[in-house]
Amino acid sequence: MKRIEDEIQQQTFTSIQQKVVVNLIYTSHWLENKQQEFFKTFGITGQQFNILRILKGHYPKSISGTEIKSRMLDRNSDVSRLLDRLDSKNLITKKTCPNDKRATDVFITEQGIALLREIDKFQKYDRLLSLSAEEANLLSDLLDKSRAIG
Amino acid sequence: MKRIEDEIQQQTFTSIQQKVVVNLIYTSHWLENKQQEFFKTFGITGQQFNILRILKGHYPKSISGTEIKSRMLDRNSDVSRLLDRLDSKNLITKKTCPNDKRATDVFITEQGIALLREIDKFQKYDRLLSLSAEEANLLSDLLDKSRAIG
DNA sequence: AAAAAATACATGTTTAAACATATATTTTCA
DNA sequence: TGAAAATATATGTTTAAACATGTATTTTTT
Repeated sequence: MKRIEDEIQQQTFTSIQQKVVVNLIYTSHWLENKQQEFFKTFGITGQQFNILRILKGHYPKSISGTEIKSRMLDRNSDVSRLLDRLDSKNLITKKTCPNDKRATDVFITEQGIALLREIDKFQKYDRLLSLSAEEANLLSDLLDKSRAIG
Repeated sequence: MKRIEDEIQQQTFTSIQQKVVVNLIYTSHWLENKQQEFFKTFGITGQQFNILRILKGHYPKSISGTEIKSRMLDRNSDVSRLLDRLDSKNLITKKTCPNDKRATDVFITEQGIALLREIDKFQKYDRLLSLSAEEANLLSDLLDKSRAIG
């Protein structure tokens, strides 16, 4: 196991809290790079997968752009243009919401569902991080706690 | 405290391991957005700060671009052009390494050191995450463990 | 020593993120 | 009701990340 000190070749930190900030960002990038590499073989990006996953959770019903944004892992996402890219790949469809003409109803297509199914066959979220169920639970709790207040 | 299920409005996951992947990426983006907002008031980005921090650790000695890259939190960084941007802000200087003319010796300037000192005055890494020292240690250990194998 | 391989970095191009602003529609409220 | 505010999304522009390729130099190999 390679500790963060060795990964970035920095042996001291001004505080353990600083160290954990660095470690959290480093580990997330490491994880996202692994994911990105995987998704690339399916012609999509991590952000695009994120949206498809959200849409699948509502399938076959639609969901608006704003609702998608509020569920994204990165809240700064440019949802409009991400949806355009998914649309041009025929993985989603959009239509103006009849009840509120400002809003857009977004649906995942059969093709989108099929892609997710294909991805699920290969993706093993269970093996992306080398943690037991207990450790994963503990880590998730600590992450929740990290965001409290601030 | 808002748990990840509520943050992204998804109540179930296919496994605790999937949940922790989502939580890790979400929390890191949340943290990076907070950092970015802070650094913006000093006219630099998080990546640029990362490089300055690395250079400060070697001050007043130089370090090569390759060495910087190997210490970055995001290994995919475009170090060449990040250094260009820091150079144009006079926060670093570069010169060709005399022993190896392919390489570049990169130094942080007095101005760069001054900026870091200014940032340190305001930055409270200790308060970015709401964790005790014990919890921070535990979290850091779990993150190290998460990356094992790979 | 010369050719091949590796290394360090720069640069061109495509794609996406970041930020601000615009437009259309709906809601609020004076 | 009608003006002001809020909402949902689209779009223009700047900046940075992603990916591939190029160039000079050094190291390795034969």
